[in-house]
Amino acid sequence: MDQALQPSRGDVNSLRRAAAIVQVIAASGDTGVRLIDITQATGLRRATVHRLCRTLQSLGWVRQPRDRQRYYLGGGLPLLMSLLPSRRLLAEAGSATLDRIAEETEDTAFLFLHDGLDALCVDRREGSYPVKPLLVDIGDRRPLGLGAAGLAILAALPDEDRGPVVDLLFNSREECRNRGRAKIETDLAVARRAGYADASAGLVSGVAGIGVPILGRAGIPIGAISVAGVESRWPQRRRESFADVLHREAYRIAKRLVENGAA
Amino acid sequence: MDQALQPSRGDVNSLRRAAAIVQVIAASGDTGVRLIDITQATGLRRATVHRLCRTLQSLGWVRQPRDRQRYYLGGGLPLLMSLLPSRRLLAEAGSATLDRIAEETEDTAFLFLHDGLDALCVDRREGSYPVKPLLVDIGDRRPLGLGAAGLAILAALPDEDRGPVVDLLFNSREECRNRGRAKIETDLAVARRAGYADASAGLVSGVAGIGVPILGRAGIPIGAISVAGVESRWPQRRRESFADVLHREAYRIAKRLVENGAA
DNA sequence: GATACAATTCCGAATAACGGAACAATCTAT
DNA sequence: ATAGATTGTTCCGTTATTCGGAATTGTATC
Repeated sequence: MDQALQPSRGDVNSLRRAAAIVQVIAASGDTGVRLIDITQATGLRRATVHRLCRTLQSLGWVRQPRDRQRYYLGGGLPLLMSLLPSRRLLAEAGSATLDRIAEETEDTAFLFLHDGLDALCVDRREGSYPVKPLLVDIGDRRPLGLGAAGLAILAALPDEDRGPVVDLLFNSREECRNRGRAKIETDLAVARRAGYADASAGLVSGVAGIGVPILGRAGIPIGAISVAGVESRWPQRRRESFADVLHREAYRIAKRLVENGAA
Repeated sequence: MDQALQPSRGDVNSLRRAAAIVQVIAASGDTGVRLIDITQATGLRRATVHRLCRTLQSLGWVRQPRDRQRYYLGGGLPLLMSLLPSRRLLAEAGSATLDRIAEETEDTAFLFLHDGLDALCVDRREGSYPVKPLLVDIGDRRPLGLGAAGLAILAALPDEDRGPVVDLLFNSREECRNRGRAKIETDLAVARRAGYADASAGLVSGVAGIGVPILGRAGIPIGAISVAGVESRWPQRRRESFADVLHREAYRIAKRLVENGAA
């Protein structure tokens, strides 16, 4: 909240303030905030907050139900996000990808969507090898930073975003706290260096998994693909060759997204 | 774009302009826009757009990769959305709900998440009746306005948001155009009046389905539950009693969200 | 029903955003 | 490869715009 309020030379300050307000409202989640709460959280004057809120409301970014005088996040923001075609196209484009991965690796391939602080599993394909680690079902969501896909996504976030996201994760996800911040930070560093995430250590013992992010044009990860198998079958050399397969497929998906996405 | 630019008395104009810019950038999807494209789309002067973009960038709302000079939507916006706990909690809270619905109705129950212009199926429970219409798998996404859940969500949107969303749907979803705008508008009106969505007409013939929205505290739908069965088993009276069941369960979920959501 | 607290509206003052113009960096066409 | 055109960025004086104190209306609390 403070960060957005440091008046910076050459910047549009009313915009910084508005952003700070939206931040506070968003942080309240489904509870909503009163105007006075916003003034306290931001340090802005009452009239200022009110004026900005009115504008934000007319833009659909915040919402104030007629009866109750609390502010909530409005529908305009999700609507904005929905303009990005990637999320829908990813599932389509990913299907053939999973087929190929499962075929080549003989292990189980997963397609995840980046959804807030989670990686949401939207598709899965089982390989031919009889021992199948099916820890994640379609529809399940795992916190970013745990598991190969979540790690890949988190590691691929722009540097300036990753910090805040990690903070949020540790504030709101017990699973992450349990694993420990230091471990996750190391995993991230390793993943960034290697270009793929290796979650073989942290998961259920005996199960190995690697993942790579799928990047949109802006360079921001919109999802990830991963493959999981029995650890004993996965020497280092094999992991690296699998990582190559995943990279190749991630690139193919990204290319398809760009082609179809151009409206 | 124009709408956000009409200078309205008592409103913070720089904010309207910033919103217009974000709108344009978001609309470009994964393609990104150049600064001059923004000036054309908004009618703002070059310097103005540049200054606002710089601020938006420092807020993380838009992003400009160092090499390419195009603007994309930044990570700060999704990050903001992720502060809303509802999406994650919904899946948890919904599981027991689906059990009860499948049990009571003997038919198949679905849990959908509101995701942009789609309803995303995240859980499903089959009832005891041997003929099961399994048109939707977990992980599938259906456009809002088609199917019981999507209709329920669309109908539950605040009045001011529904119009724009419907417009977007018809711009970007062939399935919606195929069904025809008039039909969907009627479905919506009926759903709003009845308090639940009845998709028995539009789907595969012989299959009936109804759905109700799950509302967050702000009154905005964050998902929906629905139940589908064989049409011949579903006389009007039965549908209404099922709608009651769904309403009861939707309320239970909403209550749980509120309880757990208070951070 | 009365009191305190919060939300909203008003309006004069001054700040902060605007935009024309000059400059720098890119792209395009020959 | 070079020149010309288009686009992106910075500067700075002007003035329209936002700001915020104070008064008013509305809403919770006792």
